[in-house]
Amino acid sequence: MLLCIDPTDGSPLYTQIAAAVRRAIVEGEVGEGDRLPPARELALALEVNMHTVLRAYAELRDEGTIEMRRGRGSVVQRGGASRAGLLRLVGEFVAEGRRQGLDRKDLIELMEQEMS
Amino acid sequence: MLLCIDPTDGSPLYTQIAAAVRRAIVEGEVGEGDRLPPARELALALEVNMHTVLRAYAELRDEGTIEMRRGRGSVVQRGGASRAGLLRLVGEFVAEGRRQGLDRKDLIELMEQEMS
DNA sequence: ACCTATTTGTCCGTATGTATG
DNA sequence: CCATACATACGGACAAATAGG
Repeated sequence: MLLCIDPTDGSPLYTQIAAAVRRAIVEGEVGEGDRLPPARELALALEVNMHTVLRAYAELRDEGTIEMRRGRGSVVQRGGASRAGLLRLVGEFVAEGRRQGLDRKDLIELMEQEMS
Repeated sequence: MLLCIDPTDGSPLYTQIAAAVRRAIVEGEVGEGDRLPPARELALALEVNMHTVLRAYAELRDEGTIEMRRGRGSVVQRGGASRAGLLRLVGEFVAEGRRQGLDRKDLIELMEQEMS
């Protein structure tokens, strides 16, 4: 699993890490049931603190993409790839909308229109 | 401008054409202010009916991406690239959500959560 | 079945920058 | 301008799960 993050990017490190892991899951670099690298190990490779990686993992756990158990590691949930894919898309959409100065109401309206 | 459509794809041809044009605008193959190919010409190249192309163009006009004027052709609006980019993202998000069996409420909730 | 060492996430706090009043 | 609050990132100690002897 090859992850790229950019410390000068503006967005928080843990957000970038979560997004990078989502991408890796979507692309199939790690399959459902597979273990993610331990937080300490990934932190070492990315040159960030373990807790920063852990926070990214926690985000993925809260959204249902992975499961975390101490001593056992973090594994991709069943259906995690689909979930990660969807989360990635909504993230890109909202980010681009924000960049263009649209607010919540505008984005919801766009979506409603797209669904009709 | 190079467009690819697939008659066996399931989604309507005019939707595919609109998406392909959006992509071309986003990638910069046609810039803001540039003219799109006349509907007749594009229809010939894609081997579809002229009205199918026109329906795609109308969709782009309704969403504010292009402007259509009789006799003058269809030109990409100022800000059309941004708009097309956003529309493409929301389209992908909604399509993937649908594919996973989520309904309107689920998608809005996902979006709200992403924005908080 | 027992003990121990290792692995790995969890919980405590701290520092720093950034927005808010 | 100052104080306060909040978010981000870091550090150390802790506890559950696992593996080996």
